[in-house]
Parts: sequence; C-alpha cells; structure tokens
Amino acid sequence: MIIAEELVSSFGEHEMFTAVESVKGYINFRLSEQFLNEYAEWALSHEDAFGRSDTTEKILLEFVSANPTGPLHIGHARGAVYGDTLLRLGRRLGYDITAEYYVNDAGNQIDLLGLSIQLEGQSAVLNMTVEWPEKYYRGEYMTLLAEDASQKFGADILTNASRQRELALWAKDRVMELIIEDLAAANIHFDTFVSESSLYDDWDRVMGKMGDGVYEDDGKIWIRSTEHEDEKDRVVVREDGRPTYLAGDIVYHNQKFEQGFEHYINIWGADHHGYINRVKAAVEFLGHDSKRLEILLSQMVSLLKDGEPYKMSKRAGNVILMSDIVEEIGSDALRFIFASKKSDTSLEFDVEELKKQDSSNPIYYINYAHARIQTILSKSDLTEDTIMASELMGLNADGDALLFEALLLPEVIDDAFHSRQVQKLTDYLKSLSARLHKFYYDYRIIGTEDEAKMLKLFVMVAISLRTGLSMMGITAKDRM
RNA sequence: CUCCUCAUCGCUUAACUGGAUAAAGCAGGGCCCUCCUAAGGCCUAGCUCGAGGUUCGAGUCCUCGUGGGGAGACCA
Repeated sequence: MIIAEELVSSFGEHEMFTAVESVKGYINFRLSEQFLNEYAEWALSHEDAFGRSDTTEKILLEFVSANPTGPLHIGHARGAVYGDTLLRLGRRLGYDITAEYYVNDAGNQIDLLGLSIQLEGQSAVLNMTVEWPEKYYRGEYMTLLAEDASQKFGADILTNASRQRELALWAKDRVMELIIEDLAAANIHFDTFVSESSLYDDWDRVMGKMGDGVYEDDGKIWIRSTEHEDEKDRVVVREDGRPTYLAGDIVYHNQKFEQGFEHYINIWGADHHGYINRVKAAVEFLGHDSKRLEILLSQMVSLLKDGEPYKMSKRAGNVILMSDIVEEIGSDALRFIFASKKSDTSLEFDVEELKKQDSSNPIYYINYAHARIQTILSKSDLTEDTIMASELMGLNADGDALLFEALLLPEVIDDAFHSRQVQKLTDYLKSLSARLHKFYYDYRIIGTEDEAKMLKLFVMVAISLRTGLSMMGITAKDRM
C-alpha cells in the first residue's frame, strides 16, 4: 500500500490522466477527457478500423464439419456459432482467417447413407415392406432424398443394391447443400470445403513423411502415438489396405501445414477429446510444431424438455433441427444464446425455454438500446454536422463513464478472441446497453444545452453496439 | 475400472485468468410513464458442492471426496 502511494506521487502530472490515486493498495488511473475525446473523434471517423489491431497473421479455422448424412441439429449449432463468432472477431482484429469445413465423405457412414435412402425409398416411395437394420439414418429429409433420387435416376436406384454407392455419393452432395443452407440461415459462411475422400490420394507420400513415426505390425500400419502421450498406438491402415479415419485426418493436417498458415484452430465436439493426442502426435511426426495446432472443444449441449432429459436420436426421428430453431426464434436470438455461454461448460437448456421469444433474451435489450439511440437522433433538430462538431468534453461523470465503456470495445474484441471466450463480447454488450438505458432514463437529452455532445456520445455508443453485434453475425435494429 | 471435463443465488449464466464489497437476466416482493419507445429505470431478498492445502490474498491453483457430462473403436 505504501509502495502504491509512492508510485502515485511519482506519476505527477500526465496529460493522459486527470487523477492517479492509491486506493487500498491499488492504483487507480482516471483518464482525462482530452484523451477520451480524441480517441472518440478518431473512432467516429474510422468506424471500420475501430477495433483493428496491426496483425496480419494467417490462420486456418476449421469448424462445424458435421458429417454430410443429415441436416444440422441443435447440437451442431453451438460449435457453429462459437466458430463463426471467433472468425468474425479475428477478422475484425485484422487476422487473415480462412474458414474451412472438413467434409467427412468417406467410410462407413457414406455406405450407410446409401443403404438408408434405399430402405426409406422402398418403404415410403415404393410402399414395399422392408426390414430395418439396427443402424440407419432416418428423418424427413431421407424421404425427400429418396423421392428426388427416384425422379432423377428411376426407381431402380432405390432397389438395386449395387447402386448404393452411386446413390450415396449423389446424396451427400445434396445433404451438404442442406447444411450450407442451415448455416447461411444463421449467417455462417465458409470459404473452403475439403473433402476427406480426396485426401487419400496423398496418403503414401504423407506416410513416407512420417518416417519412423509409423510401423508395420500384424499386417497393419500403426502410428507411434504413445510417444506423444497417447494411451496406445493407433492403426492407420487396416489389414486389407483401407486407411482409417485417422489417416485422412493426418493427410488433412499435413496439407494445412504445407499450405503455410501460421496458426491452425480446430473446433471439435467434446466427444472427440480422446482424439487430440493422436493427431498432435502425427503432426509432430510430420515434422511440424504441434503447438501451432490449437484444438478447441465445444462442450456438449444437453436438452431438457419439461425438466426431463431429452435425448435426440436419429432413429427415433426426434432430432431437433437447427433450422427449426432458427425459424422459430430467429438466428439472432439463437446466436446470442449460444455465444453467451463459455464454450467449455456443458450446456443444458430446455427446448421450450429456448423457443420462448420474449424479453428474457438479452438480444432485445441490446437492440433496444441501439434503437433508442436512432430514435432520439431522428427526433433531434440538430444536424449531423452540428452534432459531430461538438466536443465530448465537460460531460458529467455518468457521461464520461458511458463514453469510456463505449471506447472499450477494441479491448473486448482483442480479449475475447485471444482467450477464445466469446461470451466476453456478449457480456460487454449487455453492460454497455445497461449503462445506455440508465443514462437515457436519468438525463433528458433533447432541448438541453448539452444536446449536441450527448447525441455525439450516443452515436459513439451506437457504433460500439453495432460493431459488437456484427461480431456475432447480428445486424443491430434501428427500430423496435 | 482408467482418463478428461464441469460444479457459483430457486433457474440460466458472468467475474478483466490469483486481486478491491462475487455480478447480470429470468422467477419472487415492492416502486416509477401529464416527460426523448415501460422491449426501460429503481428498491428488496438470495450464491462460490464438501474436507484439507499453497498464498499477503482463492470462485479461480494443488490433493482427496461427492455429483452431472464425455471418452476409453481397425466408427466417423
């Protein structure tokens, strides 16, 4: 505490601060109005650059990557929203980020997709009696795919077992289109799609690159992942020569490192947790620094209905689709809800609760703050020039505090991105909105002496709100 | 059985990464529109799972326990 006091006295006079004081061993700095005013002046005239840093680092961000066997369900939405918010935050800061979707279009699931469509088609389109196997995909979209396939290729495609593969390959492209639509409805867009099946051509070369990292035993090829903290070595090529899923992932990650990104971020569902070590091991064997590969886990979403656990099952057909929720509550509300939660806590929510579109959703609170600003601006008789020509000086303490918080946005964006915790942004927006609402309630604006500068202050707040919301793929409302 | 992860008002979540009196929203009780949208503001009540430990200082770090979720495939 004594040290703090000595430090304070050594600061003396500095034009950036009006006051430096020692409180209980902490040092409080009070920024001067000149400083806030100049910073705001800059932000107002450089809205697009407000929040930008000087980085130009190239990053690859891979997320969602749900299997192309069905439309996205509500569980996928969390990772999608989380990833897209990070993407927007990073881009705002100036990072050169590529958003990539890894399409798992190889392996058993594709065979299963073909089989499922045939069975569904035989049952629903051709009215045949079918014997359902233990595992298969089902849902409304399966019927539609079967109908389309039958139209396009003839009914033979639904009954001829030798055409399953042809059917599956056609169907997975159709399903990808559905997925892309689901994402677009929530304002999520990808730059690149990498197909798993296209990677295996490169397998021999990549395997060679790993050198002693792989070995042959028992007729199979294994990776020495135990050398990198995995519990056991993993098979990468089966006895019959077919590569495993891991092989595809190894080629995929090698490709990323060869493409020269400086940093790689993958967002996986928490159920893939045990997979991290083996992928990192492969990256090391390939001669790359696995520290540049960052794997973020998005925890599971568990659903409740009327307080009871609600299990989604593709077989039972009670899957809650992302598109249904988007349609019901809107993309903005959905995104806000998911972005508000730390990604590493498992999230529980009630389906009915989610569907309630009322003021309990903070998105309305923030939009209302933005809309109030627009309304009051349009009600004022002052011209834009008059407002902008005023100086943000001599505001009362609440005004200064509001201005300060509005100018904090760049810090928040930086912090939210680098800590990978997007809820910091939603917290900030809630807090800024609360301060705006209170200020609005406490002080009359129109017709007062300080009208111009208070409106200018509001314009600044609106910029921060609008920019913050845009980081979440939400367009601020001018009217409620 | 082993490993990972989480646990904060009645409910859903925050807490500047080890710092100041733990904070919001819903739900509960009460108050405020002759005044720029009351989709707002203000009161009020209520919280760190348990036991140890490290530290000037712990919701945050360590150990053990309890309780949820996940993983332990030559499925993806």
